[in-house]
Amino acid sequence: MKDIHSPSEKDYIQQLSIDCVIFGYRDSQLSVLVPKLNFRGDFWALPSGFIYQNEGIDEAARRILEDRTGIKDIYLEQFRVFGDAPRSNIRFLERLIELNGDTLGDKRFDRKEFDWITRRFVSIGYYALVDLNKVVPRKTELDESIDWYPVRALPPMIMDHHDMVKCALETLQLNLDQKLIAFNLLPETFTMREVQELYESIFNRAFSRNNFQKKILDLDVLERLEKKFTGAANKAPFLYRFRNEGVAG
Amino acid sequence: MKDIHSPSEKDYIQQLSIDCVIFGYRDSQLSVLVPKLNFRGDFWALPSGFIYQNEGIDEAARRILEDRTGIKDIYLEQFRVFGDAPRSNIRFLERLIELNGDTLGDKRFDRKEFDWITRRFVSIGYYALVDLNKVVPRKTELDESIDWYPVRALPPMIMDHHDMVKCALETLQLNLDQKLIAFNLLPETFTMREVQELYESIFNRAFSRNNFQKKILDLDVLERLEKKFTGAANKAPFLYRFRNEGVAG
DNA sequence: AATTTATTGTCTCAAATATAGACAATAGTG
DNA sequence: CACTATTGTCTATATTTGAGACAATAAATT
Repeated sequence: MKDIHSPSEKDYIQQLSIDCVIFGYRDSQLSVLVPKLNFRGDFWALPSGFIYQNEGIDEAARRILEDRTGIKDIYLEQFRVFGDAPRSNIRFLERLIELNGDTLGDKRFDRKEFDWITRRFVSIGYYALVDLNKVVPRKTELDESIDWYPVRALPPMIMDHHDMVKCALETLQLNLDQKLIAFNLLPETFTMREVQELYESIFNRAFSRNNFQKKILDLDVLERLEKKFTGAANKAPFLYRFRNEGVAG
Repeated sequence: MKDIHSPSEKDYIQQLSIDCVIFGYRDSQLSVLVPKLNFRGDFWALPSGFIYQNEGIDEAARRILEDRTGIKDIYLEQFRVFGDAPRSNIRFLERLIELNGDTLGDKRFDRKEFDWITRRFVSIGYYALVDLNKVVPRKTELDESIDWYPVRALPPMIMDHHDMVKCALETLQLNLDQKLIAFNLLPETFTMREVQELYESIFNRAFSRNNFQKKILDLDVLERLEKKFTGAANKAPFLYRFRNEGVAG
């Protein structure tokens, strides 16, 4: 296994990176997974990394996500390339050096890595949507912490990472109906209300209950199971499950 | 100006390229612009090139297209990144060397450039749709010829360039309504029938005349002008023009 | 000048879809 | 056993979509 903290320039494709926008869902709330970098000063940045020479970009995106967050076996998809000319880390790095200049000699962030990072980068954006309950992000040495932030209350992030989240969210909204199954974010069985709350948090607006149910059932991907008795003083809702046919990867 | 034929490794971003799928339209026929490489043997490849260090990727795509074809001032858009691991030029190059080994010492394609090209590449796909009448592709030294091929009768192309065209066409179909104005492919003024024939060639199917007109007019981007007297023995159709408001780049 | 021909602009009508309101069904509660 | 909160579904109405019909008309033909 390679050590992600001291990348050899030979092993990675130069000046090309991958950034991941991981949407997490729980309790009708849509969040984004954002690590805080392990330096003095407040620096947040999307989970990102580089591509090995013998590795496909989709493959790289999956590995990077697992390396940086411990999340694996989820459906990731590219949504856009970010490659404007002034897109480099320089301003961000200047401030980082200003605040951390005295400790930058150590193995974790030596001069060589500086050359690597200060160069101009083109980045491929990948996004995913996961069940926040099922996923426990694991922080790495690179990060001070890693947390879920509500999508409409993100911390300040470096470079164009805010634009990336915005762009990823638009793509998510556009493709949600088709991707509903692919993203394994709902529990094994769930109620229609849970699906609706998921949609409402992603679109940030209300849907009418009766028509929403019809629309989702018309997608023809759900299977109705027995009822769910919650103990609440009302009619028990049906449970549903994704019909598993032709969902091969 | 840089000489595109002898790229310095310092000037370009390494292992990252741009491929352009240029759709051309004329006489109800959708074509793709494909250069034939200037070597013995039949090698076709989409117009492609590399990204300068101080250049945004959209900017690079426009420059590459102009360098390779002479086409400029058109609306280009990225549609996907192609970056599978086995995506290199090696097999293609082996055959090229086999057929051209004796002439490969010249300035146009020396050993240094070989190193450049045999490496593994990630490529950003850009696409555009242009009026084939308004655009005169100009071939460069790199190419034996450059021609328009009907989209459903393309020459054999290297690597995954066929997949690229397929993917670009799907993106084009998905976004045509929104992009109708952006692509400046119709003449200054045009009839509804011309718009319909354009759509039919892109979707490869017929649309019903009455409803097509309604749909297009409902897009609310056209302005009706005077009639067009063609000399044909029938009712003269109206001419239309794109309303120019808020089409700023 | 009247007739014919090919094509266009628009109308209508039906089918499909979307949107909103209404209401009975029911799992618990007091 | 009424009461409450929520669910499943039905119906009625609007909106969009799809297909046919037909009058309007520019030129060619009689």
